Amino acid sequence: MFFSIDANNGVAIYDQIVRQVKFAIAEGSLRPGQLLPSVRSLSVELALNSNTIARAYQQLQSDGVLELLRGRGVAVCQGATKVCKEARRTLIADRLRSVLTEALHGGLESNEIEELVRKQLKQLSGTVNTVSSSLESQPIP
Amino acid sequence: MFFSIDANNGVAIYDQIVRQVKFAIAEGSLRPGQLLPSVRSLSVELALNSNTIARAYQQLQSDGVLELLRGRGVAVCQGATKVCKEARRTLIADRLRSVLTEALHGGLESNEIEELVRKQLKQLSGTVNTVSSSLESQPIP
Amino acid sequence: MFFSIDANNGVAIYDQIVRQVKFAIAEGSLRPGQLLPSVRSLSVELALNSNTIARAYQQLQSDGVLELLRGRGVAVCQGATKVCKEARRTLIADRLRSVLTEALHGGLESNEIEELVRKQLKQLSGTVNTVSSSLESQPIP
Amino acid sequence: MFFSIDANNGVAIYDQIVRQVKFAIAEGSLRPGQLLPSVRSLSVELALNSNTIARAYQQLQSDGVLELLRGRGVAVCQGATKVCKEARRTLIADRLRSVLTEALHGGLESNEIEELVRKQLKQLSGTVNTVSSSLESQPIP
DNA sequence: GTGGTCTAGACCACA
DNA sequence: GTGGTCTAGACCACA
Repeated sequence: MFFSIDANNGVAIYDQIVRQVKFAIAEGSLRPGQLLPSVRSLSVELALNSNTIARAYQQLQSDGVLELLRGRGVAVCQGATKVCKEARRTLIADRLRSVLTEALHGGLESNEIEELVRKQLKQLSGTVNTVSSSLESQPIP
Repeated sequence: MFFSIDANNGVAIYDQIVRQVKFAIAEGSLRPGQLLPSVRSLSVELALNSNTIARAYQQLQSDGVLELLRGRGVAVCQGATKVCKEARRTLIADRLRSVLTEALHGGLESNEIEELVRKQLKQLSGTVNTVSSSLESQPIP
Repeated sequence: MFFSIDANNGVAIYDQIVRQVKFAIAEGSLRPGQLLPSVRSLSVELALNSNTIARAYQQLQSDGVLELLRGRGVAVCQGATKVCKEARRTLIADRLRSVLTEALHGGLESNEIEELVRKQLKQLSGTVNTVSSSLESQPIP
Repeated sequence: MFFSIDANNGVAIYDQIVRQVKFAIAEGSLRPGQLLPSVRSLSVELALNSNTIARAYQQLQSDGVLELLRGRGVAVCQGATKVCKEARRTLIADRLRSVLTEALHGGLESNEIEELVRKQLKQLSGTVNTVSSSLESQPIP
């Protein structure tokens, strides 16, 4: 499954969905015009309340990334890919900066931190599922 | 000042205090036996409600890092230095893993991420205040 | 085309249709006995789901403005012209009152509001298509 | 009481609150730094669910009009007065344009409409309570 | 006490 | 079927 939600990582669930949708658009696994999974189906798939999904979709609409097709669902806007590519870098950079600041402040050396990053990236690149699944089955309307 | 609190980085404020106390102990800028600032004085210094400070100190006690010296305040436990050195790496590594996972999941390449980390570390090492202050003025009782 | 639907003006689409049919009757561009476009054709013309059109026609029937001619379609009732002339003023006045109330409540002065109305009427009178089209092509049966 | 909510006027309740808060700031009856009524107290006063109030306050935060004072409530931002004065005109003008368009489209003459506006303004100016009440009792923190 | 988030469940307009 | 709004009620962090 495409979304991976962690209820206890300090990021609100609806915001994790917002971020991951933007990432999927940035990656190109969600393309302009494409319909997102319906609020109801995604709420079942992720075992979340549908209000939580609806809130994420609404945020994405007000961010100009999704548009409402009345009665049909919610689709990726034209031009969203570029917007999301830029947003992705900022979203990641902000969280990264926060962790790195804490690490330096906590007395770790830049070398140690870089080493830790390299080690983790190596471990994780094997693990991370870089291909979407549930989204690829969505037809372009 | 030693503590640096960011209300919007996703980590609860009381937890930021918990983490930063552990880091200070790991670094040696807080040593076993040393008294921490009183709940009251720290709440003033950080402009936070004293409940928030008290909650952090309580967490640190239940983590076996601080002990209550009745009538005198709260002090670093014997053996806390070793515990905190180990904890520090884990605390940082866990947050780091969360961000790196999101970045990889979001479609950024390992190269890009490492580059971003290097750039940010360079920027931040100039900024981060690696010397504690308020804590060094605490006498060892 | 006669109908002009705005999905985002706070009035439900089916209600916009109800209102605009009444206006057309009040104006005389739709006369007693005249058949309305079929649900199907109007839904195509307005790019709306036929349920939406059907709901509007049903409302108009229960308002005593349209009547069902079985097998032939839906036609303007006898006496509807007078009814709609009276209804038109009320329908407009009610929406107008709502906006003016909000404006006064919001602290705008009567002068400012009148000025705004004059300016907008001037702009709009050039724009608004006061001639019906799709409806005039309907023969009186 | 300051807020006047109409559940059936086509504008969502949370949006009516958003608009009326902006109007109050534009008018100067809510000033920068001033605390708004708490979510809970306003939900009681207006007999609405607290989520509805919270949603409005959140919208106002993301509009840059209110700011969160953690644990204390939500206050008017510095600079909000100017922003809201501009917003007010646009918010009213948009609704007004929609009604005037409908009126012209419905076959009313500009003269008739202006006359109707004058008559309603006259009626309403007597009625509308231009002085806030519940808000004036809020202390500036 | 304050607001933020989430769940469960209802009703609505629209397709 | 689709999303939007609202209610009732819970738990959390913070003051």
